[in-house]
Amino acid sequence: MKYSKQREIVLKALEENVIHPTADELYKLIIKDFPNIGLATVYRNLNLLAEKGVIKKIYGLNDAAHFDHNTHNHHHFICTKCNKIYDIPYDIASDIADNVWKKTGFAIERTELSFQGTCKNCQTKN
Amino acid sequence: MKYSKQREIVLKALEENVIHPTADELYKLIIKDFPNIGLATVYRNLNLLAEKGVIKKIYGLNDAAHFDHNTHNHHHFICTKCNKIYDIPYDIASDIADNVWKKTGFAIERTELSFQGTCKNCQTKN
DNA sequence: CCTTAAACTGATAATGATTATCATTATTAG
DNA sequence: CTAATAATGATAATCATTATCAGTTTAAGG
Repeated sequence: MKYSKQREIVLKALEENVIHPTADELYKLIIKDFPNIGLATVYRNLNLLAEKGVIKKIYGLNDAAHFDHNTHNHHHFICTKCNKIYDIPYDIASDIADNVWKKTGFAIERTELSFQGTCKNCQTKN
Repeated sequence: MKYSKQREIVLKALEENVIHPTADELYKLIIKDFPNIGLATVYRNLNLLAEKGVIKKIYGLNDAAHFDHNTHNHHHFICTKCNKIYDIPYDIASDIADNVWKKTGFAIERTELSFQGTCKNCQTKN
């Protein structure tokens, strides 16, 4: 991975953001200061940085992927109306829905807990 | 919601499937027996049935949405290589990653726990 | 058993997010 | 300074999904 000015810009823009922007949202913010950056570059660098573990890609609803500069263990609450993503502290995960309601006031309509990795089939195949 | 032959076909096809098919995968299975069904009809009915709680829509990776006829509380393991979705029993959720590894042999690379619903902003706006 | 409104269908166009392509430019090790 | 490699910006291509719309099916009331 070689240094690039654009990657630095993308990372900094994400770090300055409290919300969890999509690639396109971040692009629209960045072009205000750097009108020459390309949309594909923003996508490329966000995915690259997520691959390297510098940032985190959030797979929420199936519309657009969101990105998070906070790589520490924590959960997310996704509003099904406005699509905003809120942070949920990690230690809340024990009595899931009830606890979230009591501690945050978020009315949970759906809880998605999914694990991703390499299954046994694919582990042996490689 | 009115009865429709096509919806019955879609539901039955999903119920007969152990895998967690995408709309397109299910469509390709169904047209073998019912060549006249439309792709949009499969999408429509899967989303409608998921809305009504008859089946469950799985938001995993950000490619295509998967569907599950099992609406009981359980989790999923998504293989990042073959994209297959496996069931994980519900009572496993306490000591998340470690327990899954010990009980199933799945090597977890990413755990996604996300809650969806209506946030406070949107609750008051409506 | 009719009639009619509402729901549903299949075909296809449109949309929206993301990736692929490719000629050009920037970075970096020696 | 130079060559090899990675990165860029513009844009075309892809892929999943939704919107549209004219025609068909369903169901409830007379």
